[in-house]
Amino acid sequence: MRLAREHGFDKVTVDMISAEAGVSPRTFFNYFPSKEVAVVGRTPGALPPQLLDTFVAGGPAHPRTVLEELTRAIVDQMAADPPERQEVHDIFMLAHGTPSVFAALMTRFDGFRQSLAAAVAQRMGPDADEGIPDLIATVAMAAVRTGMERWSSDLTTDGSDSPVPYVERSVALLHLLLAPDHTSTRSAP
Amino acid sequence: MRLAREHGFDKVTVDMISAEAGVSPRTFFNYFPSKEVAVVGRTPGALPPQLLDTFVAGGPAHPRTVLEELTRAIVDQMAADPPERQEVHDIFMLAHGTPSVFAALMTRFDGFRQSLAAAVAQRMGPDADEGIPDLIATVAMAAVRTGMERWSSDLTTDGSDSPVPYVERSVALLHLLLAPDHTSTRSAP
DNA sequence: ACAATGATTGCACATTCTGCAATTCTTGCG
DNA sequence: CGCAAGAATTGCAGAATGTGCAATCATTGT
Repeated sequence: MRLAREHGFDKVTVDMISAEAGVSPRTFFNYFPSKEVAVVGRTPGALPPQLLDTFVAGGPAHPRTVLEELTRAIVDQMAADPPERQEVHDIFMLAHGTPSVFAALMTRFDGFRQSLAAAVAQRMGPDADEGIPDLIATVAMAAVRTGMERWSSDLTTDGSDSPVPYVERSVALLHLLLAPDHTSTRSAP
Repeated sequence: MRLAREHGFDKVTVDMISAEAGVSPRTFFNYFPSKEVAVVGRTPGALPPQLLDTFVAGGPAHPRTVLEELTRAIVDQMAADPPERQEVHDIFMLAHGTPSVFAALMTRFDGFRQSLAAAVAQRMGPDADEGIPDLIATVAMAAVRTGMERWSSDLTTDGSDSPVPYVERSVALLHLLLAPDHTSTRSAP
């Protein structure tokens, strides 16, 4: 990350990285299949199994309930193990400027999404409408992603540096999106 | 695509492809930055400008309305210029089995998403809650993606080969996701 | 001490991708 | 037709990625 900030991602070679790390280039490839994965690999790739189990144990419920509890699980985990704003910001910056990094990040996010979809499918059982678990997981990830993007690019360093309020706001907006009409175009934060 | 189906994507080299196409390898790279992009590049990357203009002209409205009209625009375009099921199926298959292709496809989708987000932002004006256009575009893409995935992997070749009903169903499920409670766990298709 | 296990490394090699300059192809016009 | 201007194609050189394999080095338990 440091080298990428200093020289630009695609000016950094694996030789440089491994030299700084004090290992051989070959060893680098033993741990990471590419520079891109090395950079985005620290972002969480799934919820902890224990949390997933608890979520699954909730059993079948209305899709809206499942979505709500899923997003709550994500937010809880986020609060328990808060990411560092600077690191997330750097990763997004890098991704927005470097297509290959962006691709790696999207792949990483989708791995997360797939693990969520599997948990939802397991919770709702085989009687759920096909495609519903995928949709719930995808929508939840949409909220997480937009929330994280806003958080990482928000300059106001006002005390708490947690992404939780941002993600929660995305979830709230999500409900507004499909909630019954209110004739208003705006809403309070 | 044919070579990838026959030999597996990562067994196919640019030399093979350019030989079959009757051009030099160098020419291949004049048109595509990579094999991956060559494969996923035929998927639509944005709505036609004319359709976007019409959508933007709708002016500010309740977020739910904007989402509905956005998904309708997407579905309309899909009906007007229907993708070939076999081609989409092949691309998804390839993507699910080859990480680099998957990454390229996600990147492609996100380009689409960004163009949607820009249109939504333009339509809703600067008074919209920040993050709302992004969220709407991301949620719309979630519906499109899950619908397309189900369509491409659906074996029932019953007459009409359009993905439209599948995407529409995803949109309908989307509403169910956040609609007022109904005490039921299932719903009719 | 020493054997066994795992981590690290060097080396060879195929492949991807990029500049740059040369060449070939196309097209419009006198 | 002939030919000049512009565009497309190509070859070449080279940097960098990524993988398989075998050798070496380090660690740990006995």
